[in-house]
Amino acid sequence: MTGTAATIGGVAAGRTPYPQAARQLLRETLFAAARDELQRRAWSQITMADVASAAGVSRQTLYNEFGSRDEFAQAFVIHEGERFMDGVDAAVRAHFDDPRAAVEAALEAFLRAAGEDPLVRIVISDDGTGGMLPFVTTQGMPVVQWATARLTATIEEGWPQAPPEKARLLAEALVRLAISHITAPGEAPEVTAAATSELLGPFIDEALGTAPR
Amino acid sequence: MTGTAATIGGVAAGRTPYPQAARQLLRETLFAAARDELQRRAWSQITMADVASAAGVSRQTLYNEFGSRDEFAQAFVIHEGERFMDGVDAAVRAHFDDPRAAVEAALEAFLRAAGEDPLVRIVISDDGTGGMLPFVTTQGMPVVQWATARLTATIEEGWPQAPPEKARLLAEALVRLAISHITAPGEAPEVTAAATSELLGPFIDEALGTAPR
DNA sequence: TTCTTTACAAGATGAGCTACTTTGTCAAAT
DNA sequence: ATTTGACAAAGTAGCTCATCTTGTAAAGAA
Repeated sequence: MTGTAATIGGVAAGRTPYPQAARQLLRETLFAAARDELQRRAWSQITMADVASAAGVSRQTLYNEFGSRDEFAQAFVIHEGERFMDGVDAAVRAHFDDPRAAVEAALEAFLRAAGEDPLVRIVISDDGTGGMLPFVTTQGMPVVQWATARLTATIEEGWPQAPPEKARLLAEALVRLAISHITAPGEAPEVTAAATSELLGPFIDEALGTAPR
Repeated sequence: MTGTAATIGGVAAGRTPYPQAARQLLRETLFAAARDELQRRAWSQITMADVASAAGVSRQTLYNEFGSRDEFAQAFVIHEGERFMDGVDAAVRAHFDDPRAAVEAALEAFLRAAGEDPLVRIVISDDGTGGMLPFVTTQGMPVVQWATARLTATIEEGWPQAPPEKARLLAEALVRLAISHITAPGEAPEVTAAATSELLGPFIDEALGTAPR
């Protein structure tokens, strides 16, 4: 995201320039197409041509936007992550007055939503080569870094007095624990969320301050 | 582990009865054989017959001890974990007077040892079906639970006044974070360990008490 | 422009087949 | 308790050929 541009090529601020908007629309369409296809077959069974045609776009356009199959898969995983991060964001914002409750609500929302999502289940249970699981585990750093950055931003927005480094620390730990609990679930979401909130509570109090903004 | 038995079938306490000892020896030998084989081929290329013969044992004996190939792999992963948990234990014990330092040293020891271990590297980089990676990630609960139990025991030994539930909470989080940082490494071990220690520090102070035993 | 179409080489994958191997379980022998 | 030999069922390996897919490039259309 390039933030809110002032003026680009004479375009008024606030309105998204056409090229960006078109590109965004293209990506969204391609992701939606891939999502549809994944309801039926596994990722290894879906070709780039399938995705392109399901999106009503030529295969070449797909390759122009994403350099390779893996790159698309990586971007797709992160895009799906957006869906969940929206829920996480909302949960945090609903508790800007109580950081411990914010963490608990956010984690529970994520674990519940992701745990029930059919697409996530497919990705998690798909262990074979060619699946998308590696992008969440062994090659999961892009996802971790992206999710950490987004969560850090939300935390800093709600608790601007918090030291940035501590916000990042908390965010990354939450992201890694969330991924861990999705790939290898132990207790029910609410139990895990409550326990994690209790664990991180003392740090949260110290870093975000017991007093709200 | 059955702890220290009092008297079993007339055998004096303290001495391990032969059957247990033999069984233990058998398992160790089989694990060592598997470890040797894994230096050369991937797990999917190694047959149960390979393991058995490398251990100088019949294939049937292997099947008598471990019901199936997957069961053996699972047990093997945990057995390898023992090696690292020994180091973790030692690191914790060296800092019974300073719980924060204990956590930092333990995590750093683990990340360093596991990160440099050739066997771990193989397991992590092996994404194909038939590998051992699932036993650490998607089917990793047995490992998580075992490691959590062991670490919990060590913590309770060093800080007996700590509430058992809090010790368990801390242990499981450390285990999950450790696995996460092994499968998807971010910073160097010492950085990760220091950051995690800072994150969990406040909880540690509260749960294990600032005052040593 | 930007997207589509068409074409292409290199590599991967699938079908179809056979032969062999491996897994997991027996009962008998040591 | 361990080994041996045997077994069915399932899986894999090798093989061939045809087809498909990936990734890239250039030419054409909106």
